[in-house]
Amino acid sequence: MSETAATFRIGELAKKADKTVRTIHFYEELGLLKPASRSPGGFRMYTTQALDRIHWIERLQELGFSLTDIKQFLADFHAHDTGPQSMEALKSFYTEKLSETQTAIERLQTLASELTASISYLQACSGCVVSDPVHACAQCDDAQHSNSDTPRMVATIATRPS
Amino acid sequence: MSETAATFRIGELAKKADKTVRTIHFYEELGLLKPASRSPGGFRMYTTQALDRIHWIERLQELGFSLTDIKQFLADFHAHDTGPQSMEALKSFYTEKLSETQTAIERLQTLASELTASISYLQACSGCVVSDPVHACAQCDDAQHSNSDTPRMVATIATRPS
DNA sequence: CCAAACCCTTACGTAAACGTTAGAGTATGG
DNA sequence: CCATACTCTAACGTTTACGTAAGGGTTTGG
Repeated sequence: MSETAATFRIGELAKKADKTVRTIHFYEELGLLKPASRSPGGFRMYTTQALDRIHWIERLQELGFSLTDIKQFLADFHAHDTGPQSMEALKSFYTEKLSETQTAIERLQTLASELTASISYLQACSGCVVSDPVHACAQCDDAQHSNSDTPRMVATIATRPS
Repeated sequence: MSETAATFRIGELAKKADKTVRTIHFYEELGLLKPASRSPGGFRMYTTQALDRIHWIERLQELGFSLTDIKQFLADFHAHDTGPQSMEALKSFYTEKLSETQTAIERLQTLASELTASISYLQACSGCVVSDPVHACAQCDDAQHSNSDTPRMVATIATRPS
């Protein structure tokens, strides 16, 4: 039932994974990925599992893990000697990141709304034809900027010199 | 109406901004922040505007800007000679980041739901008392893992060796 | 058998955002 | 006036995630 897995060399793996050869070497240096075997001549040979592993690493990186974090986790994972224990490790690893991810999302949402507010405030500046030549828009007539007060992200930068 | 602004030295600014002195020096090297003046002896003197500036920088960093991005923006901002033009620059700067931020949020949300799925899948592993000692949980009876298929983020790692 | 095209290991280089001395001057309470 | 605490400039160190040679072997098409 199990096909003799096709193996390929690092260049092909790199292409499939859209990484450089150097990156794959580097992952191996960190202990994140090992070739399934070596060719007689010493070439690294991989199966599609390596590809999965790389995708997994990518995901974790997107979640904000450093490669060293990942290395650390793999060590922990293999330190246990029963499947359930390892799975428990994986679960708590993910659980922690999940909460971090959620607070990251909230933070970004806050920032996004600050940006939105700033942008709509600045919208009024387009029509703000001040004769005063240099950097004067921060003091546009309040009439133009009907909305109450200047968003922090605008006020700060508009503040005179650096 | 305008009080003669109180000034303070770099150590105090650092404390107020919760940054190190070195960081503030560094921002100055990059042209992101200049002291309002110097003491007779050569000490940098700041006003609260510097504090605002630092907070602004912090926000932009949280949005994923590099300090060099910020430096670049400040250059652009001051390159224009009318207020409205500068404000326009600020607006497009923010507008671009807003869309990046929104896609970042979506990406994180996707990842978060993958994590959630993985975690709930792994939940079942706790009760998965396999006698096979090492790393066996990936092959738990499907009975235990009632949900359809294994989340990618579990399947990959559970896959035999590294 | 030969030349491309790949791959190997070793090792130094890079960018970002500061950290960390080092040696010397400045500010301030007593 | 003096001891401390701060600050100055200059410059090298640090971490992360690779990039970029250098000087070789290895595979493979012809």
